[in-house]
Amino acid sequence: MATGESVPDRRRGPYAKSTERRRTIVAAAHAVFAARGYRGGSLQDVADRVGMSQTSLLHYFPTKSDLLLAVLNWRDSITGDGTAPSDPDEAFVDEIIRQAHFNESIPGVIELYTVLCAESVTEDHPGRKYFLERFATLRGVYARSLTSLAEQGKLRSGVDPERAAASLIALWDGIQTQWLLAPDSIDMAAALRDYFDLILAPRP
Amino acid sequence: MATGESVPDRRRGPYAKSTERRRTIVAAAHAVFAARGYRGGSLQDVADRVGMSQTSLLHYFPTKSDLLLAVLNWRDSITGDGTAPSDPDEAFVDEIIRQAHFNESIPGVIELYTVLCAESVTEDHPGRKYFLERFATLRGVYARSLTSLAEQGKLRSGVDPERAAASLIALWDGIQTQWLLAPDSIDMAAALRDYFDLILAPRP
DNA sequence: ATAAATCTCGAGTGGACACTCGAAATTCGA
DNA sequence: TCGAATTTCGAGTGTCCACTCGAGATTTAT
Repeated sequence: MATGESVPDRRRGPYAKSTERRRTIVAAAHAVFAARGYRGGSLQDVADRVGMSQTSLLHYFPTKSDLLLAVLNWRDSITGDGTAPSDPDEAFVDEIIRQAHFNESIPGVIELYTVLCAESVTEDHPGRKYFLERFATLRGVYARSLTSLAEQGKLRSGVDPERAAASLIALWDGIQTQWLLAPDSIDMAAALRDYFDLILAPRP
Repeated sequence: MATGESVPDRRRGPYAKSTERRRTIVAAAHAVFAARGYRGGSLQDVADRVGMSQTSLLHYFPTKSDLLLAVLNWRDSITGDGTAPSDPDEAFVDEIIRQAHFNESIPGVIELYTVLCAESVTEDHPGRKYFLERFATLRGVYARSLTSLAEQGKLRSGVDPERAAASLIALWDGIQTQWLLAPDSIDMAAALRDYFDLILAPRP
């Protein structure tokens, strides 16, 4: 057999403006998927928004689901949720409230998250694995922070950190949906503050 | 002008098996929309499931969005949420826990609700009005029940009925999403029970 | 400079989509 | 029974979809 490293591998890698181009594509895809969902949004929509042909788009992201995964990973890098372990324990609460306030300034990102998350539970959805893992790790991170608070006696007695972690995420996600439909009636940060007032030990 | 009631209006109304036929169509559409969403599901999918031609389906529901609205109204009639004012005030809590338990037996209905609710926030979605109204009335119904509990001194002091109503719905919706993705890790009824334990006045 | 690699895109492919049309089959009131 | 109304459906309309192909334009290492 003459198979060997006879091919010198003359690959040159992406050209200079390539990474920037990918960024604008992901940004456009983000908007399209937020406005129409993954199934409802089309590659043509994305290409039109970037101002390039649909064929060129496919040069950067060979399939639609590749593009979706790029958008989801990009979302992670913005919100960075579940990543920062919130160094001082007390700051856990403040950090979540701060993030909730910040979220009000980026409705598009919230819409993307809400729409794709629910869509991901449907048949053969390429985003399912992402959301499955996100929920699992986020529950773990929050549970650890709540356990830490409990050890300091700062959690109300009877509150289970694991279940409270899931409930906290659920409350947050759910209130985002209501906020998207009726932003003037819903105060996301207040809902989270209320919840922390309930699960934290009362000031003596 | 010779326009008058010269047309005797010989309409005969739907035939005998027509209403039953509509029921099976709505049931099939329910399954399709749950599994693939509104945009992702097709009329052909629904017709195949019923065993009729797509054209015949359109005889009963002239447009896809007509079919969606029929499915949403049918869902209301099953779960009947927001309708029963839960006559005795105390039963409010028990009724929600009971409903949460019952929901575990109808994952398809939960999936439908979760998927369509989030999808409804997207552009030009025919279900948006339905969910907008649902949230508004449900918040009202829950807030009234919680206010009633507060007047009996059964609500923990400091809990605002309006905000707690929105949070309760948010928690419920959010925990359903997590449950759909990881049914073995999530206990929906427990999450709601936990929340009521927090907002109800502690037993003295 | 030049050649190979990357980037771009026009032109398609095959299929799915919601919806229309006209006509046959069926039901039912009289 | 008979005729009109309802129900069924095959065939088609125009549109959009993700994705392919091949070739020209541009960039970059040498």
